[in-house]
Amino acid sequence: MREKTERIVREWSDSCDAEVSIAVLGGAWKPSILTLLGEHEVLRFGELGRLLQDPTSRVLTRQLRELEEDGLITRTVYRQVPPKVEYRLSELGVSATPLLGELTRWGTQYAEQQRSSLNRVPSPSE
Amino acid sequence: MREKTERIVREWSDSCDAEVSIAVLGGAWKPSILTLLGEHEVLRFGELGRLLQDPTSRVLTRQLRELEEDGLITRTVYRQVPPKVEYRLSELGVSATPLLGELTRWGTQYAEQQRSSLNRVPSPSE
DNA sequence: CCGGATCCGCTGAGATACTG
DNA sequence: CAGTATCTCAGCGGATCCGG
Repeated sequence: MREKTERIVREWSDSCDAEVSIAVLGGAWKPSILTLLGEHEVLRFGELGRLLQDPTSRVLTRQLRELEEDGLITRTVYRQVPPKVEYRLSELGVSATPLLGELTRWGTQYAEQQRSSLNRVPSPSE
Repeated sequence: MREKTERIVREWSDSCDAEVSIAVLGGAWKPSILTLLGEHEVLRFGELGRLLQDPTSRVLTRQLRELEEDGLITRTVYRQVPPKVEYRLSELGVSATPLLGELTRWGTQYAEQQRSSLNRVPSPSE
């Protein structure tokens, strides 16, 4: 578990475990990574990079390491030349897929509603 | 809508609306604020501060303003001395409560699992 | 191919002090 | 009571370059 995650897990023993979820799932590319791994079962580092439209490898590596530390994904290294590394969801990662679905659903609905209200004439009071 | 939220809503038109949800719900105290407002219907600034165990008023104000800008809560000001300001969930805020419930549920489960695995003897490989 | 090392700007959270 | 005004400080995301 990452130090950041651990800190949050310890401090918020009650009352706001939602912050735990956000600490683990929040972060650049993380929801996308988990969603893609849920769809493809297994992906290599380069495949993930392409599917995500090329984050810098530095950043992608960090996110993958954090997800691994937090126990959501597994990393399999094949010691060969050229190297080959596979990522897939762990059991814990699989357990998060329904939640990711809910996050996506609500986010989509929110975005649509906000977009449509942008097109309406602002009320006189604002 | 906050500029940050708007940026995310525009950029991720497809494929990762989960980031939208996290952008809106993530942030210090926000899940707690929304949960409390869901339970109490209406709360004043000071009441919120006490229930949250005293974040600095600077921080609490910022979070409330952001939630308001993103359309999740409403702010009612009574022009009187001493001042009185009430916060409650908007319709959009109410629509997020099931999601918050899911976040809390998964977070709780995750925290418990991680805590119990901390107590187990680490495997020889680590 | 899959990274590690280094540097860097920005935002978010908090401490502290003050106010209509 | 319900904030605002300043300041600080850490950490994240990203760019760039290097390496087994």
